[in-house]
Amino acid sequence: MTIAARLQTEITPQGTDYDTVRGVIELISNDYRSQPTLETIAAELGQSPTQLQKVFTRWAGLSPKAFLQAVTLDHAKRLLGHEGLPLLDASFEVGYSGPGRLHDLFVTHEAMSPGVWKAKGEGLTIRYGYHPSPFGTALVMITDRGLAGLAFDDPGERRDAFEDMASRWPRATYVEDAAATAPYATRIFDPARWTADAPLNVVLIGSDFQIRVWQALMTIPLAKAVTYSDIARDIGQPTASRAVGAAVGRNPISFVVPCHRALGKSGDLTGYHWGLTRKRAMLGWETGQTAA
DNA sequence: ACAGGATAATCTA
DNA sequence: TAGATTATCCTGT
Repeated sequence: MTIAARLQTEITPQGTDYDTVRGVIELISNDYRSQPTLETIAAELGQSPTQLQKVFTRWAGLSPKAFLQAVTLDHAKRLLGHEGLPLLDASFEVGYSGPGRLHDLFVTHEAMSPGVWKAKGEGLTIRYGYHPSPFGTALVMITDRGLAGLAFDDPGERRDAFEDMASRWPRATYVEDAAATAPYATRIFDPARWTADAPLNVVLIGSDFQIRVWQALMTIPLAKAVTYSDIARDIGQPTASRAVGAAVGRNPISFVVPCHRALGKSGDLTGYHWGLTRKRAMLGWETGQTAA
């Protein structure tokens, strides 16, 4: 099956594939010590091993076995590429404006003026919509300059995704407009559409420090990872790795600004705003994209 | 307080 | 005395 056809299947409103994947990740994260076999996992989820096989190849282009490996600590360390780490490309510009061509997703980005951030979005109109994605229901937020927010909605979660996002720019005006945001969702989650001739424009709204961190994140290639301290060093504040962690966690454009590619020095995933499980899923999914 | 981490101090076999 | 646990400090919201 081609990538495009696969995406066509998984972007169905049901989104059951991700539910299954999430279940598997949670299971193996909880008792990774006991090295559960595929049969055990399938049984616990009330599915047959063949069914799991199907879901994984459809979702990530990986066999269940390959996927399980992709989600281990071991693999996370490998993503860091301790031998000859390409490190962050020095080409990203520090400061505001200046779109640059970036990796994999072909994103151009600009930073909104600091005033907008300080005014908490005053005078800004943000249109939003909910769309199915490989990682559950995605909440997409756009301004007239481009993509400004991407969040994930988990029905049973502590905090509603919209509320979470809207609290970042509380004085902006919000208008539901799924027709306007739908093309963004399609573009973002379909690797077949990741082409240079149709770049995705994103708008970063945050503090100066945050924007430098987010720009650094965007230079990490697909299926690679760097540590928080790598980023700190790269933006010229080598002792601020903890502040970097906080800034990474405040990234408003999940997935597109690949905050899931920031790991602890030991390879630990350490945290993710939209749930560690989702971070694992993204890294596993990306591994599948490169394998294909 | 923190989604981190380097370094120093202190403990342990 | 090496090697493994704590203590402390740093940084921006």
